[in-house]
Amino acid sequence: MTRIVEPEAGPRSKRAAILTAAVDCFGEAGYEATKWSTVAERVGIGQTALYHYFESKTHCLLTIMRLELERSHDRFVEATKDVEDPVEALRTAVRAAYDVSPHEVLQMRILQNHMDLLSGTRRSKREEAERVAARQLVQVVERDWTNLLVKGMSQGSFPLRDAQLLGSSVLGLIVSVWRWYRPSGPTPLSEISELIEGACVRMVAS
Amino acid sequence: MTRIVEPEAGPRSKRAAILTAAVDCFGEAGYEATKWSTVAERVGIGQTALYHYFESKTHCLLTIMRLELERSHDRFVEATKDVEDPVEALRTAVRAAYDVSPHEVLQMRILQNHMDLLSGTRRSKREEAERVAARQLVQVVERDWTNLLVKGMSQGSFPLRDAQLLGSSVLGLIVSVWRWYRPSGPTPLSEISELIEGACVRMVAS
DNA sequence: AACTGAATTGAACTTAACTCAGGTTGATCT
DNA sequence: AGATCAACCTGAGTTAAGTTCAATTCAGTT
Repeated sequence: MTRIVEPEAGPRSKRAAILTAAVDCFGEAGYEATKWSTVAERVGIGQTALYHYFESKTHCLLTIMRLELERSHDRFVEATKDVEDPVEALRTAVRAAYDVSPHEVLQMRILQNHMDLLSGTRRSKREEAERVAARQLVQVVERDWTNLLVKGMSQGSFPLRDAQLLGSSVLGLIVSVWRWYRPSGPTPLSEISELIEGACVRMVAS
Repeated sequence: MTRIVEPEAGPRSKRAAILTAAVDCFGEAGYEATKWSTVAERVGIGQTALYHYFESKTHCLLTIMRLELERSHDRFVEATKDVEDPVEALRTAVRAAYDVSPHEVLQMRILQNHMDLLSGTRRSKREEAERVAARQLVQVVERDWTNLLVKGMSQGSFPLRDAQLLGSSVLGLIVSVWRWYRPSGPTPLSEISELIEGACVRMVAS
């Protein structure tokens, strides 16, 4: 469990700007469809300057994914920390999952579209470090949801079922939205949130 | 709605062999991680021979995705065609979705991992044709599930809800499995199938 | 045997990610 | 203020993988 230390930002570091630009590009055009040099342009630097901050295009992608996973986990913990009733906790967690900015929507999309990157090991050190960290965070987030279910089951609020499998399924249901949802689309996120919230409760509690 | 005509197989065509090899490679190592030339090797031809059958690596990928979508649709129709009761139809459809061979598991994985390809338009003719066909098939499959829900709702078997959104969600739940499921893993597909079947019924019918 | 179109190939081309050796900037210290 | 040094940046060149192309082989047909 080696933690990744965020490189402390020198005063003229463009790391944050690169991440922001990359999220916009990768999220809208897709990772493969966007040229690494385009990200550089958007930030206002030469393409080779990118390598001062990231070892590779993939390293940047993995970093975005890890950051998004950290965010998801933190948000889950923050939202559910003092909700006692399991059903309410579940509802709160679902609502929190959809309480996101447009930029975060892009990050979720990127994360979902490239989960498969977390399977195979990477060649370079820093890439592999990010990959492993992200992989672990996936498990952490899965455990967040599974624990919620376990608690509810042991309290008798939820019928007893395979909490592991059901947890993954609930999570899968929730994040599946990010594959098709577009802020510009016909369905507002609030409506989606409500429907999924109900669906999750029925899935788990009835 | 231009249908794609499957190129009729000349007696010594290697198209099928290429598709099989590509599914194995893309499914196990990942699309980007596998070199196009590796597929050629596995089939036993030079890399340039691939271009006699597919315009590009992406064209091959899109073809795999379209074929898998056609299969999913056909299987859904076949499985549910003479099941009257909506709840039974739903159960049957879910079971059919998980009644797949290991090779089909790979195809589903590939499909799910590259859905984002279907968003942006492609440069070349044949690629774009496959993309549009696949895109349409996604909608067809979504309609399959949505129609099932609509029927159940109008018959009073399911409570009235946004069938469109609920249909996408059910489908999203079902296919989310292919992102993590491995035949070699600890959980047998039968167990997954049963849990998801129950979850879908509760989601929709209660 | 000549013909035809499908199937195949080696060599060359293209593109985008990446490397490298060196140059610039600006925060900090004396 | 001037020196220093690490952070930051760049242009030129390399590499790897996908792709193109002109030429060739092969199998079946007339």
